Amino acid sequence: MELGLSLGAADGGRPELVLGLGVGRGEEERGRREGGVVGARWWEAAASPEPSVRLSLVTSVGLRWPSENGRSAARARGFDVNRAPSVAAGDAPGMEEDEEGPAAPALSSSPNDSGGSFPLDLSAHGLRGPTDAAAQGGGGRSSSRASDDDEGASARKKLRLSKEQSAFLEESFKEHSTLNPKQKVALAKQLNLRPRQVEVWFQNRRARTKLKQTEVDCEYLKRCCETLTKENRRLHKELAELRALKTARPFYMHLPATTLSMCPSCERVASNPASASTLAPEAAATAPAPTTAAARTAVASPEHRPSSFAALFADPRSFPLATQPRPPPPPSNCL
DNA sequence: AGCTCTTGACAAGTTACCTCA
DNA sequence: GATGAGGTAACTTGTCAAGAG
Repeated sequence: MELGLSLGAADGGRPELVLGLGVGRGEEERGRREGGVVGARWWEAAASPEPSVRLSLVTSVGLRWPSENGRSAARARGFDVNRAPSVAAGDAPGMEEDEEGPAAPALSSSPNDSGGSFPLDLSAHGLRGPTDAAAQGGGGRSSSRASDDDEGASARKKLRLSKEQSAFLEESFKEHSTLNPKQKVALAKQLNLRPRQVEVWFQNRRARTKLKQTEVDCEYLKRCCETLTKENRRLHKELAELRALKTARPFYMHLPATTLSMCPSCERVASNPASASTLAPEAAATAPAPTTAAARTAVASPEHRPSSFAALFADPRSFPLATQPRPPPPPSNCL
């Protein structure tokens, strides 16, 4: 899914807002996979031609997109997930081997190592999760679809992760928002969790991040919209004043008839009546606006993206142009 | 090469459990 | 102690890509 909005055409300093919110996983996941590294960072996929959030403001409004909360350079710290953890290897009660098989030997080399280094070494703290007991009971799942074939009647138990586990996972998430299988298993061993639990935690964490980011984006776009609406109003006021000035003293009346190249009423260039591109910017601005929000968006955006952001602009105040009275029809002698 | 099927991973949405006021 | 809200672990479903046949 992709949401997009484009508002207004730039014309030499005119406000232009081009908003695109790529919510879909298409590009994101494609970028991740085509990178050949399972653990590639999703925010790197944002550099793809279809970023998850793209904003271009060519306006005097002076708004800037909030800076990315700078991904810190990979902090190399003493925990290589591709190496078997010193403590937990083999003695993690909840560990199943269906995810990786006998993982430890295979972990020593990492063909697709995406630089897996986790920040903390909780093994030094003798970390014991609160889930030990619960983890014993369940054989794990080998895939995310196998949720109903384990531990028979024992319904899902809500396991609260300890503070240390959460902090460790959080730090890991800062380094890699996605995990490759080896990282997952190593992390699970380190934390005495099942790999499935680590996987679920990362999925939920990504979802929370995205939700939070969406809220931030929405707030920001609302502010953009308000600011642009104000700016639009101001420009219209200015335009009305200029028009009033012009009708009071029509300068073209003093020009010879042969040099009169523009109809004073419709402002259409007489020599090329068929071309819409010959419309003066003001005339284009005062052209009848499409009635539906979707049509407005389609007109405004060359890419014709459907957009839920259109709702933000559904308020007629956001389309002052549409509320302008229709310009009088050109005189009959007008080309 | 093109097609179908399987598998694995993930996003999005939902459910259910736990904690706390 | 009961209760409702909020947080979140766990689950379900759908989609996509890669690989095998």
